[in-house]
Amino acid sequence: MKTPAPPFDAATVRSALLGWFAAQGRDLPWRLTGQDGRRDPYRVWVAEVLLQQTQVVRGRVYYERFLTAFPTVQALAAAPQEAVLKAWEGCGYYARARNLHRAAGAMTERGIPTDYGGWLALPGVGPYTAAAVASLAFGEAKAVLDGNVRRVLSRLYAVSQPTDLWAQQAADALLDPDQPGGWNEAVMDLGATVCIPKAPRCGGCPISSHCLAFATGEPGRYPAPKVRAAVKQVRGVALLIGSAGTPYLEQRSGSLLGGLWGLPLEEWQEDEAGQADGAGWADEAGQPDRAAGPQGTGRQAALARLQKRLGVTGSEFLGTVQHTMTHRRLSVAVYRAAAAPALPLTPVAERPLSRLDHKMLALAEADRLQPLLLG
DNA sequence: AAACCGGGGAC
DNA sequence: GTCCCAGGTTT
Repeated sequence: MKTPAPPFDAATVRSALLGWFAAQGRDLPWRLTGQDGRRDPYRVWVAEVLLQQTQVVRGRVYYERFLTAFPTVQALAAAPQEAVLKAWEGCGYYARARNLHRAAGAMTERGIPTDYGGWLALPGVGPYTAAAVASLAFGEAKAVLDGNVRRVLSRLYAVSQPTDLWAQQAADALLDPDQPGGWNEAVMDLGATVCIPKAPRCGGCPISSHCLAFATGEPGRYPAPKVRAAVKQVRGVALLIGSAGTPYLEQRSGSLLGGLWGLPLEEWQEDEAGQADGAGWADEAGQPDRAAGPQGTGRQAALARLQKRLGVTGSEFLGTVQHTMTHRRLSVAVYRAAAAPALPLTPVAERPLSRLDHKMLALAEADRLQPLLLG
């Protein structure tokens, strides 16, 4: 899949796309330039990390929130990680926030990098983000390769399954070295608003006359869809102790929602049902079995593990929460237990929580309000 | 190279 | 339901 000789004149394509961008480009908050005509690298960096796998329309709200909380790299570095995660709450891929915080610490010690290689060395900064900051804030001639650019190039050259190497070489070859920042933004804007994944709007495309996929008559067939891993079904039990506004919370660790807080949660497997040898089951004798059968017993076992770990007894079933996280589908049964003196209760507003935990708390809130609604 | 990591928009 | 999003890190 060698990059074919361009079926077009690069200068003509650049001129057409940059002209379109000047007239039709999006007006976005992170494109604001200072009085010197330059952009604040910190603000560019935050925006680029925020927009990793996050659509622009959604990113705007988080951008304002995050910049208000941490206007400078010094402010970000000085904050506790928990405050950074709180500002990121709900945005997903929380390693991004943890890496932003770590990188800010490195920058206050060693200074802000001024070139591609320096940025690439920071945690959470890969080839895309390093190229974006280098070109947009420092004018370095580095071509970005994101989902938009990949799709535009796939169509422009009619390459159905572009590899990373091919796409990067094609992007490098097309980059306008005289205005790399503007060129990078122009290609991404085209991909986001015209050269969109399904039903591309070729009628409004400034370079369709140069596009090999357009010439085939079926540009929407490029690029071929990615093969994705199967979604895993995960089942769990969670316990609400205290109130929905001030529950007992635990801090999660590991790669999944690491650093965030949430209700105590215990997973259970489909195949553990009915195979227990009796250990830990004694407490279950008096429990009403709301979900009879193999699944019910697995769930009850997980609930018993939770109760034992936290030293609470008795529980009331509140309901089940469904939550999808791209690669897995969670189904969590939520129970309420009486407060135990040894367990500290924390206002939800003081901790970063995932959407999953907010859903579980909303369940408890609805349960509390139900008598009022019925009355 | 493939899996993993959130959450939501558009269809 | 599907696919994808201004990707990066880990295995």
